[in-house]
Amino acid sequence: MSQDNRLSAVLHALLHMADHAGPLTSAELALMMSTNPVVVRRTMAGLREAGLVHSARGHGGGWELARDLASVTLRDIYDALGSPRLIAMGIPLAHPGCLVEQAVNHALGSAFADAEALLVDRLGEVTLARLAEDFSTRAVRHRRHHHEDT
Amino acid sequence: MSQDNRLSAVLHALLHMADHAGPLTSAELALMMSTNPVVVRRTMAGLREAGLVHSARGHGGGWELARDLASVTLRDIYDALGSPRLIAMGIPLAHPGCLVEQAVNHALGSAFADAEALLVDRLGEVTLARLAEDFSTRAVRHRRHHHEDT
DNA sequence: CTGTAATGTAACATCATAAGTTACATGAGT
DNA sequence: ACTCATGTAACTTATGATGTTACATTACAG
Repeated sequence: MSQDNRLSAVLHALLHMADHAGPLTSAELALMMSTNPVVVRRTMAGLREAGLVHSARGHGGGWELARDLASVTLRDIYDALGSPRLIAMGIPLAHPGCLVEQAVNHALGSAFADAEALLVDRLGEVTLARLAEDFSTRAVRHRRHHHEDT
Repeated sequence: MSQDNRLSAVLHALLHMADHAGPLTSAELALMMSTNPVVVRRTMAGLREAGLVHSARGHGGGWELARDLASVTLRDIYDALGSPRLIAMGIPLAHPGCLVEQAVNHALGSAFADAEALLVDRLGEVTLARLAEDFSTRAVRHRRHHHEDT
């Protein structure tokens, strides 16, 4: 299965946007994320439609955050991406009348649903502000270590 | 992302084997699971190596359960399949030095790890015997409804 | 001992989906 | 006008599960 890295990529982009004054272009974000400007636009499109970011064309254009960091959770971003599949395993419905299949799918389905619910709840508990804070902490620690070395 | 249905498919096969006297051939299992005999062998290979099932070649050969239903959990089966990926999203390591990436990957990584742990624990709590019991309950209910109709 | 039924496995084809790429239209500022 | 940017369609590539073909191997029946 090819994994989906969009959520991670978008978060990376958003934090860089938060840490930068003025708009960032798709090309700049693509460099930070080791990807392609078109992929950036395609992925950010959902966030724009959800009102999480704003994009401007032409000279001086690019992407900017449209909402306060504290008001956006990772779940908002996940939903803006179209709520892509989180669980890699599925439960096929080859024989809807087969009682064995029903028993198996019920057991697996509820376990998968619970794990997915846990994950979505977890995403809902984390705001972009919290992530930015964590980033700042790491930056401070990083600078301190750098000073120790010199 | 193409989803992975092996766990569901294998459970389906094992319950049918439990409900059937004598070995079942790959061809018979493939019919029940709407798939291909070679796919059945390929998928069951891990279970054989793990000692969960036994296979015999030649006349009268096929697949049989090698252990008591109560002694096998869904997690044993999941592990025998090679513990395939459960979470569909990944966390790329494009820039290991980027502190933004570290903060994002830490938040997502721990959420994903927790969801995966929950799911694996859930699988470990369910035995094949429990599934077979659930199947029997459904079968009884099914027969009763059928009688009511007639 | 030959024929048949089964697994074991390699090799290749197919399919689905995220990601990468090219091309071009559109809009905004200089 | 020119240039810089997004918006988007269309196509290609990469990856992994699944499907298929082919053939070797093994076990039993006659």
